[in-house]
Amino acid sequence: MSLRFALLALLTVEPMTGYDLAKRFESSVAFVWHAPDSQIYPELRKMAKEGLLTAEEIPWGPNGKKTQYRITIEGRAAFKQWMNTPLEYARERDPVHLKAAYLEWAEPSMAKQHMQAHIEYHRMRRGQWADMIAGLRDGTNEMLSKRLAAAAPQDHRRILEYKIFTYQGLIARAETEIEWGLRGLELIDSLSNTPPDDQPIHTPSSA
Amino acid sequence: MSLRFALLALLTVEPMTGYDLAKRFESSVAFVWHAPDSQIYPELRKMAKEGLLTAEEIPWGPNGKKTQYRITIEGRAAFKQWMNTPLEYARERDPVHLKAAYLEWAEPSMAKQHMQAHIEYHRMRRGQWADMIAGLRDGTNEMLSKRLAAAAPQDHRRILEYKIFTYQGLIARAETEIEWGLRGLELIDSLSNTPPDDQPIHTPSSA
DNA sequence: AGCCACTACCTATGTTCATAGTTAGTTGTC
DNA sequence: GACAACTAACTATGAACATAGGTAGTGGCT
Repeated sequence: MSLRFALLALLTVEPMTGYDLAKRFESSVAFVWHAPDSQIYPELRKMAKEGLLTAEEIPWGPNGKKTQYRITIEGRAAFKQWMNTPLEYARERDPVHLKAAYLEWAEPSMAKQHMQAHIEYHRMRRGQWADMIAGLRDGTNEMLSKRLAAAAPQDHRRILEYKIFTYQGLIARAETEIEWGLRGLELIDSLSNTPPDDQPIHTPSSA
Repeated sequence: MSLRFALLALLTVEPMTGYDLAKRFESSVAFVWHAPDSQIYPELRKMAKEGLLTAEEIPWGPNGKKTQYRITIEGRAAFKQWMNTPLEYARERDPVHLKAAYLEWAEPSMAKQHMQAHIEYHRMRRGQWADMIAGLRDGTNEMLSKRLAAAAPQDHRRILEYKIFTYQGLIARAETEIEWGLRGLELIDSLSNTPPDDQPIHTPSSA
């Protein structure tokens, strides 16, 4: 249900083709939202039929053409309305923590590998998001520049700050995951290094 | 794909009916994994056909009967194998941060409501998970007691510690979200209280 | 005896999403 | 002019999941 609003969000900047949008969902916006083109094209047609977008065939080279989608006033209204609607939180479904809960079933070396992969994954994301913030701050981010150019000056600060705030939240989340992963590595070591015999249960007095 | 392993994880404790499993996915385990019964029953039949489980019809009252599923050796092997396989991380799809990035489109009062809801949601979860840890620690948790009773004594510590570790990670995550939400509230206030006129863009020197 | 909450199980429908293709035109280059 | 890389768009299939129903038996209470 959120895909269409992610599309609307991008189309508030400028009209785009399905291909343009798909590319953004693969690269720049990919670390916040992802969607394959096979989902995007049908959704755009549906949204055009509902009046949220207008589709315009524009020429492309001598024989080709492409469809550019432009957000309508109704589209903007729908986006605004979604922005003013509280979202219901999806039920939990978390493979990482499901696995972590039963780590006693994995080989200690494999358990450590899980944690290592978790740490690396979130370090990578933290880096990506830090780059995003840098791009927002130094004016390198194209989408932001275009968005600001089309917005009233008194809104510029809001627009920038909320985007930075979003990525800061994602960085904070990644850092929590990294710390948890590091604690996991220590735990696995402490549980496999010590001989199991003299490990009393539920008695924190020894150690 | 993970549903069957969540089911196997629960069935390593004791044989259960589909109804039992569905109940657990609605209550005790619900804050880590959720699945509706309409998904569970077909999956159990599929798993039985694949040899991961055996289905046993047991009487229930004078005329009734119920199907109890028991994990097989192959089922245990499959679970162990999954536990020793690195999991691939799903592509990002995060409605909360999608919304946060475009908060300039929402009324300030609504933006604050979003953040408030986020904070409350994660406070609730933090509480639930803290209760889970308490239950694990004081022996109140039935599933854990049964699991320990069926396990070798030298494994008891691992089994307990990994479960606590998992919930600690979820608590840490919730706390990060709460902090982010609180910072969001402050940000919204600071952006709507100050007059927009004397708010220069990209010049951190004034302030 | 009637009623209700619960246990147990099943089915149908629609959406979202991943995966993996296909077709066709464009642009640049060797 | 052959080729590759890219742009543009579409289709098919199946898994996962949400939602919303239905049927039937049980146990307990009044």
